[in-house]
Amino acid sequence: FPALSGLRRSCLNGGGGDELGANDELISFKDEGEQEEKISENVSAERDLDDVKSSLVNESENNSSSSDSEQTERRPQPRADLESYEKAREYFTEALRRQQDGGFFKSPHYPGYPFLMIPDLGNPYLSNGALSPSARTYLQMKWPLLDVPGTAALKDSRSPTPGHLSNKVPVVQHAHMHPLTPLITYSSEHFSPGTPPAHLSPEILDPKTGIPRTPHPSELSPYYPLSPGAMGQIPHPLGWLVPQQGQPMYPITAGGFRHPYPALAMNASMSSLVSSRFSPHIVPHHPHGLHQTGIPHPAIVSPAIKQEPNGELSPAANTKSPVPTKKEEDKKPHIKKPLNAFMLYMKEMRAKVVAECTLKESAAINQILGRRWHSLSREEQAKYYELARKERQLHSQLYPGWSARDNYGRRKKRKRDNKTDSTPEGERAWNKKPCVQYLPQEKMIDSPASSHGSMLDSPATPSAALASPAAPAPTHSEQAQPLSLTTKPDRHHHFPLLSKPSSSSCTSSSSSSSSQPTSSSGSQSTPPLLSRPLPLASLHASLFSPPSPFHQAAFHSHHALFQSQPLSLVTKSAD
DNA sequence: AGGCCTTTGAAGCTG
DNA sequence: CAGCTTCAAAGGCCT
Repeated sequence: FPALSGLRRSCLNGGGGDELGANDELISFKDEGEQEEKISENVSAERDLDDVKSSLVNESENNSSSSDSEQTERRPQPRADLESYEKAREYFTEALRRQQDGGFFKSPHYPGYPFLMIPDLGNPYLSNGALSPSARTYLQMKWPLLDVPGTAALKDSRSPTPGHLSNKVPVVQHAHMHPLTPLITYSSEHFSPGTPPAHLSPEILDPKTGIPRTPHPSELSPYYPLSPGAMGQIPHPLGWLVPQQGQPMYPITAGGFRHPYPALAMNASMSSLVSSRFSPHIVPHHPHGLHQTGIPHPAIVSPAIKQEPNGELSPAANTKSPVPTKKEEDKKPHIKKPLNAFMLYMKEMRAKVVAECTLKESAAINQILGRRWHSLSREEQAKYYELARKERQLHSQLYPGWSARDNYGRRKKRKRDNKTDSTPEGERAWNKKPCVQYLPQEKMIDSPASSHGSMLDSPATPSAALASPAAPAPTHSEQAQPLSLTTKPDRHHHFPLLSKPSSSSCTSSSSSSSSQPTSSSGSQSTPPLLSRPLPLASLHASLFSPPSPFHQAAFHSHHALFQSQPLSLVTKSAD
């Protein structure tokens, strides 16, 4: 998996390279027969990373990023994606800086990334590390005209990996857009839920000719089909989101796919982009879960995949599909729930974590993500809460009649129902893995990030009040942790950073963690640092370092947070 | 092939 | 209203 390897390489580079034994790691993982080349590029990327770091440190404006971006553009494309990944981070940082300086979008355009401004500025839609399909969905939704593959993609469209995608996204981000802008832009102010897109059109415009055509099945990736490289560069007109430019996003996405900018033509993938996660109004109109274009909507899961176990429909569902027959039920589109803040965060960060550690299991990754989530500063979390809030808003607008209940029972009966059992499911699960002694130990330890709400509490009040009025301000702080403890005994939210080990690294993490009696009451401001910071820990810190200085707390916590993962890396490498 | 696992949060359900 | 359940994403693992 070249791409994966690349990501790993990227991560390793991000960690600081030699000092972290990156090369060793790299070599140990490499098997594509292009090690030298990679190493060579490694150096280059390393330099880029240095730039990133320096940019983090140096608040002053510099053109290095620009030049770098240009450099990136000129470099051989095969690895451009990976490099761009770092670039994205760099620009991300840059953008953040600007934002913090109050001139978020004042900065001049970047030559290398004409439209790039905030690749992953806490924007769930912009997965800097990698853009998951779902993430792309968001992007698609937020930026209908966005051609995910972007410039680099055109040259390297073969790589479907998240890492590949990640750097494409930023390219289309408008320089003047706030990370939340997309959502904000789509607020009801500009969007008339009840306004049926009069321009609805079943056909898809050929990207090149602009001529309506029938989407080819191959283009109709069930989820977030990528533009097949040939998509070409789409001049992203500034202000395309601006209502006066013609059409607000939703109407555009409202299944019509007829874009105000025909010249920008959309192919199937583009349509998908436009369609976004939440296909507007198509529910009532397209009970089959397909757009008029026949494109399965990301937010609408084919009933063939998901269907009522017993074929029953909820009342709400019935409202959408009046008198649904068995067949219709099967075809009934599955409108997914809007993502919550954490889900948004996960989407954005998953790729990073995956690239960072050897673990690939989502369960393990999610554990890390969960811990990281807790380690986020209130500001960071607030952004996601805000996004989630907007997301729900959007969803409700798109699917006025939709209810979460509609999706109830769609899944097979879940196993983890009875946690009150003497042997909680969670424990049962853990028993699968040889992680003995872990839980007891870690339970005696407190984590800096968890802080019993110190960290979490903060996002609750201030963040919510700050960025997300509708955010679970009251609940987040006091419920997230405590509630989890009470209602989820088998979980360890109480010790986010030291919680359950991820499959392969539990033992090591356990020992290392235990030596780190972090004070629970430790405020988010100064979580205890690891007494014995591991090189790889710093690697993580480097890779996952928060985009802004004020995330120092989270930054530090990351050291501890990822201690387990690095170890797993080491172990694997040693083997 | 499809469910499980794992995370947090939102929403629905239940008593 | 409190507490519990379900689902959202993801992908390796397991049956």
